[in-house]
Amino acid sequence: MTALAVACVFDRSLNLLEKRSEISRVAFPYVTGLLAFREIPSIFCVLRKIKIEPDLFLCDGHGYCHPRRFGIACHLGVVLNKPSIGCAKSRLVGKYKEPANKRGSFEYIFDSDEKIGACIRTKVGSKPIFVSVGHKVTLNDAIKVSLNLTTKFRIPEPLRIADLLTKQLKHLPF
DNA sequence: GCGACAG
DNA sequence: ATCTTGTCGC
Repeated sequence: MTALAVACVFDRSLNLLEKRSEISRVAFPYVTGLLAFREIPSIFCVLRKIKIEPDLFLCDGHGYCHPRRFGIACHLGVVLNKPSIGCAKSRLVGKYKEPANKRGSFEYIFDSDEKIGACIRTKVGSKPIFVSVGHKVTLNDAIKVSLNLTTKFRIPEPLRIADLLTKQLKHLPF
């Protein structure tokens, strides 16, 4: 099986500085809670093509908000020894109150009594996103960064653009 | 035993 | 994640 991975580099004003893609082989199956085993290899293949050195990585998937407290965003951050944030589109674990239907409102996510992440309303009328610590960043900073990187859509621009590029490249000859 | 379950 | 019909809102 093969996979198409995309990585985009943006500056703090959301200007796209660099975009890369790479096709690689995938061996591990998708197993809930073990997403990193399946996707980290492909992510590395595309990241090694990036020329600009990012100071923060936004990852599509959970970070600390994980059954073992070590989602793919933590995994990526630790291996790169760089700050990282987990940003998922749906819940994996934990309980939370539905955030108010206002952009920027959020509620923390708890597992037992431990605060493991935040459920954030990035857009009025849309489902919230799930943000958590990846590596070398606090939860509150992760929340601020996620909101700063979100403009007119539910998903933070870096992840949204990268995902769009993924779909465009797939439907092309090559 | 039953339901839940990132991408 | 992927597939797929219908629907809602700008």
